[in-house]
Amino acid sequence: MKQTARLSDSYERIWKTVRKIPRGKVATYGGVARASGLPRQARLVGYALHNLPPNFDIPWHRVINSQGRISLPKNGGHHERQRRLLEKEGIAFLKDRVDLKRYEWRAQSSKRKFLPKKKHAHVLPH
DNA sequence: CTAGTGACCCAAC
DNA sequence: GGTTGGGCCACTA
Repeated sequence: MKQTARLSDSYERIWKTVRKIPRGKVATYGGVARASGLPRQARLVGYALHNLPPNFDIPWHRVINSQGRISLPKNGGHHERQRRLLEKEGIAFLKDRVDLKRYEWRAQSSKRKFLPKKKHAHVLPH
């Protein structure tokens, strides 16, 4: 059964990383991207989670944005569901936001592969 | 091929 | 605190 079976290698890397996020912790989209060897591709992480296969066993709710907020729109019910799942794991919300300093999970420094592009930014002082 | 969109991010106002 | 604009990449029409 191959049905649209060309889920990219990137998706699998991302899902694999998300499964490592421990209970009671959260990770940002960008953080998951980095931990997956895909720096600067936070958007892809959101895409990968949005397109999860049905009945997929993965702690998707532990991924939030860099502001410490839930990225799902509030008008679908998913937003509240994610929040409830997190609170059930002991994560506290303060005004729709969690304290990343306290709850953010960091992957054990996987040597960052490569940094694509980035154009030129000579912000360096001299 | 181009243009628009998206569970994103960051620096600058 | 808030908004704007650029950058990213995969996907769709």
